[in-house]
Amino acid sequence: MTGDNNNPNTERENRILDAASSLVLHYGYDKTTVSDIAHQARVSKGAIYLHWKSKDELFQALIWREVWSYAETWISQLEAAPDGGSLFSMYKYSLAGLHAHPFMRALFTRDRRILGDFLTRQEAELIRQKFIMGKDFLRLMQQAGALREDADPDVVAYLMSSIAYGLVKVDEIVSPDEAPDFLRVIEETADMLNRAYGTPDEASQAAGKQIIRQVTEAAKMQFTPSQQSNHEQKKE
Amino acid sequence: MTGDNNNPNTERENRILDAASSLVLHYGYDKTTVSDIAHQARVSKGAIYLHWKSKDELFQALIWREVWSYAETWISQLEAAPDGGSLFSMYKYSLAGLHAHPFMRALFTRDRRILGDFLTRQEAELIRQKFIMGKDFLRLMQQAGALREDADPDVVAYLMSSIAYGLVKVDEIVSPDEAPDFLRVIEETADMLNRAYGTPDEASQAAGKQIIRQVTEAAKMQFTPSQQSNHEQKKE
DNA sequence: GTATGACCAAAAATGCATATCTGGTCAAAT
DNA sequence: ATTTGACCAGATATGCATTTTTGGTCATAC
Repeated sequence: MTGDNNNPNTERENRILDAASSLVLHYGYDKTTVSDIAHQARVSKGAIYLHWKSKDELFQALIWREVWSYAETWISQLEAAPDGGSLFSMYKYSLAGLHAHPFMRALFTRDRRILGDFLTRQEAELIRQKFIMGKDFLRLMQQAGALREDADPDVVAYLMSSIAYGLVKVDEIVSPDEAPDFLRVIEETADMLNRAYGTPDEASQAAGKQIIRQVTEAAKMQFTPSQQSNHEQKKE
Repeated sequence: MTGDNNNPNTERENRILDAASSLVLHYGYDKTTVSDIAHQARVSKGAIYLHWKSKDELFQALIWREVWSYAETWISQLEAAPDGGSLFSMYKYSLAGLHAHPFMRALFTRDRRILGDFLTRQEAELIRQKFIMGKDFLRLMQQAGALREDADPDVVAYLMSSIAYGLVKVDEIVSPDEAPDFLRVIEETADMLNRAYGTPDEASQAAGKQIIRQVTEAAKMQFTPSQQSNHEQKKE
């Protein structure tokens, strides 16, 4: 989880981010002070400002780290899974990953209790982008033959965004002993989507995997560490 | 909308509820004062307390009225529609109705801006109940042969709750020019669910309509006007 | 070259006295 | 028998002075 290929942070940075993560998940962004983080990470407050310009940028860095750790689990699960190339296994594993990743979950559902003020700034942007990416993704998938030809990619993308959002949210509302097992529901949902919109043949499976890798690479380009805020470029 | 069969309110009560409805939708429960309502309904404040014990009970009555008006449109649409007995047309028309009914929408999505403090009291109860009702309903449907035998009614109910919730919520987040037409998505969703879980034959269509009527009657029994808060029983 | 924590200004929380608002009542008017 | 609106107590909002907290800095120590 820490020290993956795509984690550009030093060990100490990661310790600080670990502290920030656990505190923010517990107390929320607003109630988590920089001193708290420093204390829990066993560094001085000054040290934190050696790594990031502000609390905001520290949090930004935390978000990227978590997103990456989440994305990497997702990709590696897809690569390993027998149905990894089918259109909606992508969906299945991303949701299953969300289920096990409290921080991503808070991001995904725009949990105000955790993201606090920070949210109001980025607000709907996260979901919006996710939806837009979903549309592009599904269009690619359709070109590659992994999405049924008669399906409207925009509608399917919208539907997928909604289902994912709804599943996570409703799971928070309905008590566990009333609701069926969440992972089973996800599995069932992915199956259903696959039957409705997927193309089952070998070729599309391969095409699917191809696209997923492609999209991941593109995303990596877009969010290189330069976007991250190690304001002192470490080695000048 | 006012004066339906199942609306047990007098004309003046309805005028007051109309006022309350429009004010609450605009300013939210907390910021809507009883005096405001009285003024807009062209009655005195005292008159309002002739009909309901408290602001809370007035609002409770409003909720029931709106729920009924919504439910009645829903039922009548189902009765009229050619696919009215198919399992997921029920879903389609309920969501389409939601789309056109701001108050129900606020209830359904537990919109804090509108429901204010009132929400914290009933909180998750609304969604929970809806989910439980959904489970029972789908079990009945399955017994009657209108839900595919190999489907797990609990999972399907959960899925439907989630999709409905997600669709409405995500529609609020994604800008209209990016999102596909909402009603088209609903139509598509209902179709998909129908293909995945429905039974297409004539007999199940009839059974479906039968069940829907049955459930509606049961619900009417459960929420008779006595539950409503005309605290002075009008005629003793 | 690194790391620290006392220090600072700005912001947020607290306490409190005063003013306003609001749900609910009831004597009086119709 | 109805309906009203002035009236009330409790809740909420406002203004303001004081205290505490917090993000961020930097002279000093290692």
